[in-house]
Amino acid sequence: MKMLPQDFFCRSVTTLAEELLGKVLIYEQGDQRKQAIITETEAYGGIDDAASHAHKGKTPRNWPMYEQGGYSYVYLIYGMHHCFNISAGDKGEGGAVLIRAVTTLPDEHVLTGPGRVGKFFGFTRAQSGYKITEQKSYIWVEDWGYTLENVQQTTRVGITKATDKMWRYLGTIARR
DNA sequence: TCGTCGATCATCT
DNA sequence: GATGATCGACGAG
Repeated sequence: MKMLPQDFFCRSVTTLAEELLGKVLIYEQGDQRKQAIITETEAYGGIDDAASHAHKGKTPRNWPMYEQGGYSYVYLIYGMHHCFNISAGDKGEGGAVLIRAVTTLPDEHVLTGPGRVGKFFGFTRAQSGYKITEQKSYIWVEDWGYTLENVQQTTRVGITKATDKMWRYLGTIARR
């Protein structure tokens, strides 16, 4: 059980999206600890990805996407859903991985959809811009040895632009 | 069972 | 002033 290091996140968004499957996302808030296995992700690129928030350049909202890998990026969508992302690549690239589905631990409750994931963890914009690779962080990712089977790569969901990119990754938990 | 639509607000034009 | 990386309710079939 170990916190994933900076290097893990400083790779291309597509590689990171695939590598995050089966990893455990942990959030500690006061005496509450929430953790879940990541089972579905989507990659969002930089300027050249029309579906990405980073498409129109760096703004006060999306700056974490332009940081080096390992920063949290949380935003509010449709006025009611908080979506959690982790930045990828090197500083200035502009890219992040959206967590679309998780399986909570230890009760193994399945949560599908970024809105429900954000709701479970209680994420808000206050959790955006966090460096999740530091020891003092309240949000981080660990490798507990879970692997996913039947991993599929499909087109992204819920977007209206660049719908042809096969940048969505999902699978089912195989073993620990 | 499936498709359509309303909710609701931060961000960008 | 329009819109969106969504979800859940509701009505039709």
